[in-house]
Amino acid sequence: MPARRHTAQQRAIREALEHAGRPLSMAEIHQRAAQAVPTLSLRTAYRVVHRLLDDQDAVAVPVLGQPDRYEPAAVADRHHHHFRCEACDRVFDIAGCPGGLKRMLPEGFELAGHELTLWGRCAECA
Amino acid sequence: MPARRHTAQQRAIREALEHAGRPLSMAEIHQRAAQAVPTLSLRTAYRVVHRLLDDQDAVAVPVLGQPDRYEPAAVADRHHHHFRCEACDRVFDIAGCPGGLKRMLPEGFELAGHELTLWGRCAECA
DNA sequence: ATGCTAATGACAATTTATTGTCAATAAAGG
DNA sequence: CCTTTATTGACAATAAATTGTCATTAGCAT
Repeated sequence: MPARRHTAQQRAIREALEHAGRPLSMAEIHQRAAQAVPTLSLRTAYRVVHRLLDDQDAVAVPVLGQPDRYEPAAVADRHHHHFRCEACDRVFDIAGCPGGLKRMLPEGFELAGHELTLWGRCAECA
Repeated sequence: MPARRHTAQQRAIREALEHAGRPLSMAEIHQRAAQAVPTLSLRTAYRVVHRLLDDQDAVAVPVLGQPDRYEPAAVADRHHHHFRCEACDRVFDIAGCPGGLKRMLPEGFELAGHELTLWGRCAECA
């Protein structure tokens, strides 16, 4: 396995994710990290985020009808859900989780996970 | 507005949707309807499904990280959620709905809708 | 400082889903 | 049966996200 080298690009992307407070799209990650490293290419954003995913330092947040967003693993480890604002298209983390999901399933179905997305307007856009 | 003409293709697609009992992808719709009308093209499946959507005879069922599936409006009118089998990738309708979602939101957020997807293994694959 | 090579950036290429185009076909009214 | 034109199928074209390639840059061990 090749030796790892730390770069300004990698740090900028990790910090963009950590400071966001909400899941970011690849484009958002690129934009934000590019403020610290203006030469940062979108190609590198893809590469670094993928390495973060491989290393379990970040997780993908699927969004209905859109490409995945990403958030730090530390955030994802605290089970939560998401709210997407229809006006500004931002996705927010929402604490809490409805219970009793297993009871919704027909006989014989095995529940491995679930995803709940709420949508509407965020406080800022409402 | 141009006069409508009924065709075997249209009927095959409508019946495929109605007899499926679960949301179908565009490819699934095409495959199934093509059993009744072997010359049916995927292009026509897109056209007919879009007309069904325009006419509110069908609705799109968004799926995380995948293109929409479709189901008859009559089914969608009864509020429900979906279960995706990780083994066979089929999506099933699930009756019931967790309540109290509005209480999960921060102050000022307006809830317009929600989507809940459960996943795991269906009875057949488990 | 020097050398090795991991990491990057530019840009082409791919992938997957969907849509545009247009000649050929066929539904429905006269 | 004929005519009109909505509908279809073949195929090209697009759109958007992601990935491949490769010459250049720059970490870091020596």
